[in-house]
Amino acid sequence: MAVQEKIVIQQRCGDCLIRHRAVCARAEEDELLVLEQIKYYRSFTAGQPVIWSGDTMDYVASVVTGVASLTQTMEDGRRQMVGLLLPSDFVGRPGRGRAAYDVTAVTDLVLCCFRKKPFEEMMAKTPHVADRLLEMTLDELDAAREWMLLLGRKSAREKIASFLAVLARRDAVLHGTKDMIALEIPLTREEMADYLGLTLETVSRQMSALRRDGIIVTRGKRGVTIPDFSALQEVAGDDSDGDMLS
Amino acid sequence: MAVQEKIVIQQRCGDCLIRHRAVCARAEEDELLVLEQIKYYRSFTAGQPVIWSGDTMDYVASVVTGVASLTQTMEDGRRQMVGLLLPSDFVGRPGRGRAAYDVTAVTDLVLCCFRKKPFEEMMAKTPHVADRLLEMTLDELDAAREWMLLLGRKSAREKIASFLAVLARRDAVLHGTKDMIALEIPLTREEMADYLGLTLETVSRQMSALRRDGIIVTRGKRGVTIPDFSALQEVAGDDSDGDMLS
DNA sequence: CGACCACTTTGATTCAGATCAAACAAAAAG
DNA sequence: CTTTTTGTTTGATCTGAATCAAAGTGGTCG
Repeated sequence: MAVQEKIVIQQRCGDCLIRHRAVCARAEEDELLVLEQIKYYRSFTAGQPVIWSGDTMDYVASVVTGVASLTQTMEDGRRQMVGLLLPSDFVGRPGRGRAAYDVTAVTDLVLCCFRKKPFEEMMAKTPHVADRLLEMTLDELDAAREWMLLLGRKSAREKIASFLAVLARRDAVLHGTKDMIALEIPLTREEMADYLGLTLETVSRQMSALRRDGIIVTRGKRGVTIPDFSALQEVAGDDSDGDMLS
Repeated sequence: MAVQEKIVIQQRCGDCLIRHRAVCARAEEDELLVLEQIKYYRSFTAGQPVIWSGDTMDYVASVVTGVASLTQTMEDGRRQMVGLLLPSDFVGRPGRGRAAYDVTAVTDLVLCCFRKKPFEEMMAKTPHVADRLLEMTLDELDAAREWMLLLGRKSAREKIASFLAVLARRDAVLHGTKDMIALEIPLTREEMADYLGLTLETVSRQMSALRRDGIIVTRGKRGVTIPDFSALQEVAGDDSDGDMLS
């Protein structure tokens, strides 16, 4: 199957779905005009590589739709996913010419790419983009550290429950209600294993165990319903009160 | 033994040891004058807590001398260190009122603290501090992701070797030479275990095994000499060529 | 100097998750 | 409609690190 990458043109940043969450969230009208000049869309089909670690990268980007993964690979093939990129998340690092990780389209994916040079010039001239990027990077750092606790100290069962809780929390923001959350896992069992520091067999077994215990209900391979979110949190070993740090 | 915290006064940022690496690295003379107005030093003795997760924090800080740890703790007591803070590293998050992690003085420690409110005002007014903070945060994020690979996929032996290689690389920068690196581990076996996602017994066993295999030579509990750095890297499972990403 | 305390090492055993292996399910290809 | 292919589940066994337990080391303080 020939995997075809498409270049899509879109002009109006003002109507963009991720306008208020992405790196451009705080850009003024005149800054948006500059961004519109230097941006272009790229689409990828599920499974397609976006870039390999070490490749030169002459753009940075925002995820518009779909999910991408950041993965590190050791010489002998062991893999660890170090980030899941969702709509509005940022790809690449200003001031660096090469990719530090493998980036892969996990689902069909659309990126809003900015040519690196002019993007960096804009960052130097006005603070709004750099400010937002700092905020997003600090959030990513917190997420990475939460994941370090998961990888270093949680059991397989807790890891799976934590992962599902993260997905559920995100979907709850989108759908409002807190009970009877239904979601679609965007990853295969193998990708979940790479994210959670497990093998795919262990992931499968623990999913089955959570189903047996009534913590989750499954529909097909990817559909999951959570009848009681607090029960899931309990299994995840999370600090019960998921209070916001302001 | 009464643990005494001292407040030390120092005025001249220009002479500061970490002047060129810390968050103030790119501050202009006039910005330094502002920082001098809002800063104060605090000293901690080894083992003393700096702040607990959830506590209100009305300052941010740079590590001047010594080593501090960032640690996450689960209700049942499982602990994961999520960062080691060395001189010039930054503590706290602008725009957030509460600490997200336990911060502890691992060795005797001196912090250069900035009152949060005026620090944030300075960040809003001039770009140099915010720019440097973004750069440092991106570096921290890369380090966190390297650690995710270690925690998720490396064996106990590889974890220990990787940890020693990180320490050695840092000391090599300070001491120049690349062979016959001698270093002092700033952590106890238990703290190493918390950092590496292991138990203290496993840390001890693997240290003994590396000594038996001639990869390291130990002096007392904390002294380590590395006769052949590339052999250590081999054991660490690191990508052989530790090339810099520019 | 000797007792105590904090930390480290080593040994014996257990167990959670990895590995090896085989079916099973559903979608895509022929 | 059958055959592949790709992903998933389940079973049997193995193993690396955790756990439980006991000495060993060295520094500090009375």
